[in-house]
Amino acid sequence: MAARAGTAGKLKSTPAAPREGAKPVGADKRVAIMEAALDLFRANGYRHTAMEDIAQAANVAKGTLYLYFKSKDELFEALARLLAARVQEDLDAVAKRDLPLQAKVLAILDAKLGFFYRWILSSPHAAELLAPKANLPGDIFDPVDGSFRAMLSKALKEGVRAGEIDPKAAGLTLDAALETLLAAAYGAEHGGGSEAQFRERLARIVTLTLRGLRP
Amino acid sequence: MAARAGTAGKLKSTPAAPREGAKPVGADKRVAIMEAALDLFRANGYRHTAMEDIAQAANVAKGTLYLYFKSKDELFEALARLLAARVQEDLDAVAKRDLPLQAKVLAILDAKLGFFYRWILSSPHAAELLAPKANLPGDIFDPVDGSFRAMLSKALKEGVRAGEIDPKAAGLTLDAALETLLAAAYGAEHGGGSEAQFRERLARIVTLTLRGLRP
Amino acid sequence: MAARAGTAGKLKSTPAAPREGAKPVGADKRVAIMEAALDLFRANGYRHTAMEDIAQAANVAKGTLYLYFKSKDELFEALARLLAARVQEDLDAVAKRDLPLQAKVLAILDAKLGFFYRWILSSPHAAELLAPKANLPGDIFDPVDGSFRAMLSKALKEGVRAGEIDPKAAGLTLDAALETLLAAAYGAEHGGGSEAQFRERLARIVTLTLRGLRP
Amino acid sequence: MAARAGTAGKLKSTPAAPREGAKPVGADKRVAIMEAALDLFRANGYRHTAMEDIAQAANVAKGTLYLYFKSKDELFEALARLLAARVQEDLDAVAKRDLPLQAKVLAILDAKLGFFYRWILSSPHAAELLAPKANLPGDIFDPVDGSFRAMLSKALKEGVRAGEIDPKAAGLTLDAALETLLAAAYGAEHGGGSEAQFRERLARIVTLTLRGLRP
DNA sequence: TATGAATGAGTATTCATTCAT
DNA sequence: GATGAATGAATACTCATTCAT
Repeated sequence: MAARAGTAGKLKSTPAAPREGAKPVGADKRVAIMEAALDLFRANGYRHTAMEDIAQAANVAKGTLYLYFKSKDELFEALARLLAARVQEDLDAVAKRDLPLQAKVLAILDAKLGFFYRWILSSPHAAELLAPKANLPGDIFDPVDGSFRAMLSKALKEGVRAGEIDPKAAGLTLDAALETLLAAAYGAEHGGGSEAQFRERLARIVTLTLRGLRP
Repeated sequence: MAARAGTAGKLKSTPAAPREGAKPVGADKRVAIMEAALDLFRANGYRHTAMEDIAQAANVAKGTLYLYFKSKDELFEALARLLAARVQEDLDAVAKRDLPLQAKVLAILDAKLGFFYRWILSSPHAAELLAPKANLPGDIFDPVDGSFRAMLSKALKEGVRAGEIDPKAAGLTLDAALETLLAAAYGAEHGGGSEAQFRERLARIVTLTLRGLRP
Repeated sequence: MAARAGTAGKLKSTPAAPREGAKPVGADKRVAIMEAALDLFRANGYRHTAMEDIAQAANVAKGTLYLYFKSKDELFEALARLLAARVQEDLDAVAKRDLPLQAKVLAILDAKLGFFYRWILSSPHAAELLAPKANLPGDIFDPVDGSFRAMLSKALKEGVRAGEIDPKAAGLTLDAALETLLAAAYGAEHGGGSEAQFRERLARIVTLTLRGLRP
Repeated sequence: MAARAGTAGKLKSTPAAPREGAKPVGADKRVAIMEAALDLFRANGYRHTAMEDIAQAANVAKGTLYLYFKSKDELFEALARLLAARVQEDLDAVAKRDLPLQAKVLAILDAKLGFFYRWILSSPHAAELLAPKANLPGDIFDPVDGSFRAMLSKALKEGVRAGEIDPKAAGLTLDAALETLLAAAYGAEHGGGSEAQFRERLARIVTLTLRGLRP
């Protein structure tokens, strides 16, 4: 259901390299740095990852990092931007597929939460990695959040129209139902475990919640 | 339903202070330090709160902190231990009350999650505060988690016996239903807002999930 | 003629230490740091003097420097402030003495220029030391400059009144004569050499210039 | 009186470029670099001017700078050498002119000091620009200083011979008078202001000093 | 010649912790 | 117990210089 579970371990597929076409070397290095950074951030947390460490892991000199990223914060931001882009891609892919209500909702939620889970939340330093996120410019995640919510809303509306669910039966407006579903789904992040366990958890939450919304 | 909303601002009610009886000054100082620390951690986050700041807020010298707590981490751990104790108290209080299924489940969840929300999660630095938590010794929250789960399990079992819910109808074992309910409830933490909004969110999640478990 | 040529090598005589009376240790350390800093600044220039070097020379840890001075710049500023205070002291001393015109003018100029020469200008890095000076808050040197000029002006006026000099004979107003004398005196800084040579140069400039102002 | 005020803005008039005749491009580039460097040094100071900045201003790549100058210091030295050459030219021009004592002395001093004032001293970063100068090999300014002193000495001697001045009357040997005049003249640099103000100051110093040397 | 990507030594500053008083 | 002066390890960032192309 996750569009690109198979490529989850690599960043290269998104060629966000500078001066595209001229020197693939630069692109490779930029990617290498980002990969090293993501690995180390996940392994050691943000503050405990020294630029020096990232440089070594990426096999470049410390100063080279600053050729590609103005600062440690900007490196982190670039990472966030990449992840956001990937989530958006997955959401777009889901939008094109014709799925029954529950599968659609699950796919949407998995596109967003699953991706984060894979990259960030499964790290023991997830919390620290999300802390700087709070300071990131809103334009990184806001658009993704927007389409995410829009898709979810659309799916629920279709479910109502098809008579599959009826928020009023549970005393909720459609918006309230959306927010509740969303919040509950976020809870799937908790509990740790493998990605499969996460997805199982998410699926069950969706199942129960949609059942709770039945007419 | 919130057992002790009125005392939420004080830590003193838990007389876990050492050397009790000899020098109340010491106990007071320990408490003063913890209160100052909790305030500052919530306000500024863990790393951005310097020991110097805590000392000043508690009106003691920096060195004094180390008379009561071996390190900054240990101070944080003591805080966590205190919060855990408070959650346990609330859970015990809920256990004694006779409530219908949904109210009981909600009370149990609120005792645990609500407390954290009040103290930690409502802080803009929640993420950072939970990061060190990951490193805390398991014996702090494990017992609380244990009785928490036990109570929830018991409530659900009674619900099954009373015919109010039937996990099998949703294709789940009782344990799976418990985990799912729990995970979904955790999701209430997300979304920010006031404590009232948090509780509203939690209530809705419980409502939907229990509805989803109906026979 | 130089009020305190004998104490030129020590800063201690100005007890600008903090928390005076409580712990002379702190005062000593502050002075030790300033002495070390002045020595190193003179020897190696501002930028090439690392805080680490100053700390070692003062026999304290690097962090200790920051207990007494907020930053390298502030340390430099404190030094400047001290020097300015010392010049002011010397000027005040000269003001109390009753001297013939030429001696008076020379004493005034020596109080200001001589002091700088001793401390700063005789360093091979004089220029670099004066560069940051440009960024210092005006309130450090402005008052000193003010009384310096005022004293010089007063001395010249008395000379005019006594018929010893007559700026008009050289086609100058008294103010123009003052500025010219002052500028010429500054020239004594150039040429290097010992302090004695500097003073000899200054004396000759004063002699010639005052002769040039004779009626 | 300023020999070449009109050409003050350009360095090209001194064809000291290497590889002359083969590739004027090279010469042009060398000149372009020096012009860019002088501009930036004056505007931002020595240390705050990055080689990268110079390269950009000169429209060449950073590495190209090192084809023409071994190091940043050597670039600065080349600049100094050029300025020294220009002063020498001006001095030579003055030597050929037949002028009365005071005008001659002023012209000589202006040739040297005025030139520096125009290029260096009038910069807010003068102090910093003169700091590296201290480390410059003596052969750059020593010859200029030599002929400068020689010319001044010759002028004074003629003044003595003509009965216009008499150092002995002021208790000085001719050499001492020379040194004193020279030092006083240097003082004209201080006080900032426009070039006109500088020249006014210099003229007054010369006037007063020569008056002081009258029989 | 010319380029510009890559290098890495150099440095100010913070803050948890210690310990003499 | 209480203090707070002293410590020093840890770390992001700059920029002159090199060198493969």
